[in-house]
Amino acid sequence: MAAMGGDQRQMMEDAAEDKFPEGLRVLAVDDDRVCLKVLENLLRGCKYHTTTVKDATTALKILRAGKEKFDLVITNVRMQDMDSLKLLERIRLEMDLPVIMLSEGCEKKAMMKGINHGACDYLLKPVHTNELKNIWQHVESRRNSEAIRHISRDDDDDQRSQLGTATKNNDGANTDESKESTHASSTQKKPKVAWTIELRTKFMEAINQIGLYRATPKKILELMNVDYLTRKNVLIHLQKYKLYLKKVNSNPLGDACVRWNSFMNIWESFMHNHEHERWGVSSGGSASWSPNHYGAAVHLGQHTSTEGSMSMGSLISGGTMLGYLVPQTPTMGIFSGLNEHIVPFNIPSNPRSIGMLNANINVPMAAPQFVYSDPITTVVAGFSEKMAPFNIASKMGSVGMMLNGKYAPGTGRISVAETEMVNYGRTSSALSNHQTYDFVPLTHMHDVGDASGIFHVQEGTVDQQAPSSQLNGINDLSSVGINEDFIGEDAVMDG
DNA sequence: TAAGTAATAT
DNA sequence: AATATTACTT
Repeated sequence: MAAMGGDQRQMMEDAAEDKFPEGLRVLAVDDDRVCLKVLENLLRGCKYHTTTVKDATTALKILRAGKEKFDLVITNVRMQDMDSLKLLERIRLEMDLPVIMLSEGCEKKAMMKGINHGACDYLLKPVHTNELKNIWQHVESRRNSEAIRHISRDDDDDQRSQLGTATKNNDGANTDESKESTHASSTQKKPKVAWTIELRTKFMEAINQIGLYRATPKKILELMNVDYLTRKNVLIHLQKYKLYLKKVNSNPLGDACVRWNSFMNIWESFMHNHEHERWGVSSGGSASWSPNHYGAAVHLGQHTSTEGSMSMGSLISGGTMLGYLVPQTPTMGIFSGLNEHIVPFNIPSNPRSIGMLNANINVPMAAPQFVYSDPITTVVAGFSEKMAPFNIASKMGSVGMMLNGKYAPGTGRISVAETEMVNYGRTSSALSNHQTYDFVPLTHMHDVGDASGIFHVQEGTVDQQAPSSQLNGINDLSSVGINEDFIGEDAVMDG
């Protein structure tokens, strides 16, 4: 076949009309029985291998099952069970099939939509045989461009065989063959990796172990031990993570803030120590809770000298957590996209209560007493994080924060299920001897019994050089700890 | 060969 | 919006 004389070409053109695309495997979808039947007959008339389905859902099921292979899908636009656009979208996302849309009348808008959503052709009812005779072109042209893609791809990575990708991955050399003869099309595209919280956590833990500046994709991958991940997947994520770090590092806004860390899907609270011009982070939120307490509730430890110091994350001066179950105010800041609700608050001096934050959009919560719920929203450097600055007055013990509106009185414990109260009643414990070498240790709070964690950096262990230089100095947040101002003495905590 | 990066594509 | 790819560079 490959060697076809030039003079034959003319002949072939003539013949092609009714000869070549025989056996093209077409899946026809229409919930109108009659139309479907007509379509089927026409397709059969073209000698296509035709399968009919009367709704989009089953169509999708069949395609997903992959038991039968198809070259092309023809679907009616309007259907009961599923918008054909949905179907189109799913097919585009999951498989690699040309889709032809079908409608009656000339609904231009629908047509445009279909085309814009990636339909490769749009036919009007009634369909004529000669239109169907040409549809194989879509299949063919797609194959060609795919072949080109294959050739130009540097398949260097260890693309381990993934679900259903058999044909595609292994046969870089096979393109010619598959193009011309077998048509052994694989319907499944390699799925995108979804970075679930579990994956992110593993990723962070790996980095945590290796150290950010020694962490390379390969090592991370090994530690993560997730079979379907490739080095490239990790590389991409690492890239994103580093970009994220860049953006996260500065908070010009206030003494402290809470914000949604969209990278990790957790809340973080930040505080600033004016004396030293440094920032600390803690992370938390109900979104993630792993065995080593990554993402435990938000808390930073208390400052040693309360005078003029900043701290947040712990309760309230008198040891009494007030009931914050106060009137609902819709005025809290609601932030973009996710479930961000942020209550920025000022804390007056000697407060008995502080503020809280509600991470669940479904459970609107009251602004706490000392909150002014001026919905300050400040966009941070393009990322989806927004911050709510709040000022912490001097002479206060610490700041309390609750999530989800519940806390466990007297226990001081964080119950992940329902309570995200922070450090009830007691103060800090130490996260001892963490070199502030990496970002991660700082965000990695340990829940030590009843107390909250605190960033404790032993004197002399701060290594600000290496990391900042690597991240172009943008990583100050991570390389700088809360220093000796924050004790982390175990003595302070009681168990 | 692995890794970092920025721009761009899907 | 989140990942992937690409095209360079180190």
